[in-house]
Amino acid sequence: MALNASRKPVLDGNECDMSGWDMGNCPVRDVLDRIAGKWSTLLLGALARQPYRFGELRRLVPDISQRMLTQTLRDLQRDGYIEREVFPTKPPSVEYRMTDLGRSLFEPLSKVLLWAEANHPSVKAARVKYDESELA
Amino acid sequence: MALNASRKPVLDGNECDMSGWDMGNCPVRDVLDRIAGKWSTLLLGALARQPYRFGELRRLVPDISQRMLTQTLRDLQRDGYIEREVFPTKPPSVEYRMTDLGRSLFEPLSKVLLWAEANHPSVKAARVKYDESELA
DNA sequence: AACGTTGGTCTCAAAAAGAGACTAGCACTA
DNA sequence: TAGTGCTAGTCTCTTTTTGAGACCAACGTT
Repeated sequence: MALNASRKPVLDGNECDMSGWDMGNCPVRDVLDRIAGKWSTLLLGALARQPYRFGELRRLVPDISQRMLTQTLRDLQRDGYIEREVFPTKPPSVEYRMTDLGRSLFEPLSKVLLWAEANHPSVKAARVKYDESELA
Repeated sequence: MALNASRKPVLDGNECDMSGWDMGNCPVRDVLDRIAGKWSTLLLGALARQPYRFGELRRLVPDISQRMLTQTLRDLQRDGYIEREVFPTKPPSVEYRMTDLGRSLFEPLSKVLLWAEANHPSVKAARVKYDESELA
């Protein structure tokens, strides 16, 4: 069992300890599994800017299927991040807007999005390097 | 086309603007689609604490299949967040540890994890409320 | 009368994920 | 010496998730 002893903690401890988390059944997973989807963050990012209607979102995110758009919006609504309002126009229109809870979530989440934007080159470079070494 | 005029921006603008993002093909999606998986954040959270070996990670995250553990670790390695080292022990052992890029990502990401932990009750409450209203 | 627009649902095919058997080489044990 | 377990995976099969696209009803426009 005695492995190599180079097991110094990566974080300082004041950052985010996370020890004592039951990986198998923890609240973090319960929350994160919902917003971890391919489309969730994208839709949250859009609705963080302003409210949008169903069709507008579909045009805004061109390669999402109506099926997944409906489903993701419902999931986000169920978890309380967005709310849905129907307007009795001639063909009824539906508007989605962010809730306070959603805005509260998007505050830290947007930091990750900004990180992704800033560090995209590093990630791409890492991929190239990995693929080259695998090619051998 | 003239929709309801209640379109005030949700964020102040100094927070995270995100306008001008091409939703269809943007670097943010390219990066995020990889770490958005069900297991990625979990493994990053574990490896942020300390290096782990394959079997240790499997025991740490009890309900991940070996198949997905292998695959997720390789994806994280390919994007440069973790690195893999093989030790020539009798049965060869493999250690995974976080890179500087991974630590850099985990800094904002951990904030989201902390948010999830803190706001789990609100999310659960929202779900109950939604399910009750749907039941009607 | 034909067509577009609204926000979806339904069905079927494709992709992804989960479950579990299987591998090889060495150590320990009976 | 044969049996068992450990290592880090891979392979196959089944189930779940996702994607593509047709379809809906009512109204407005052409």
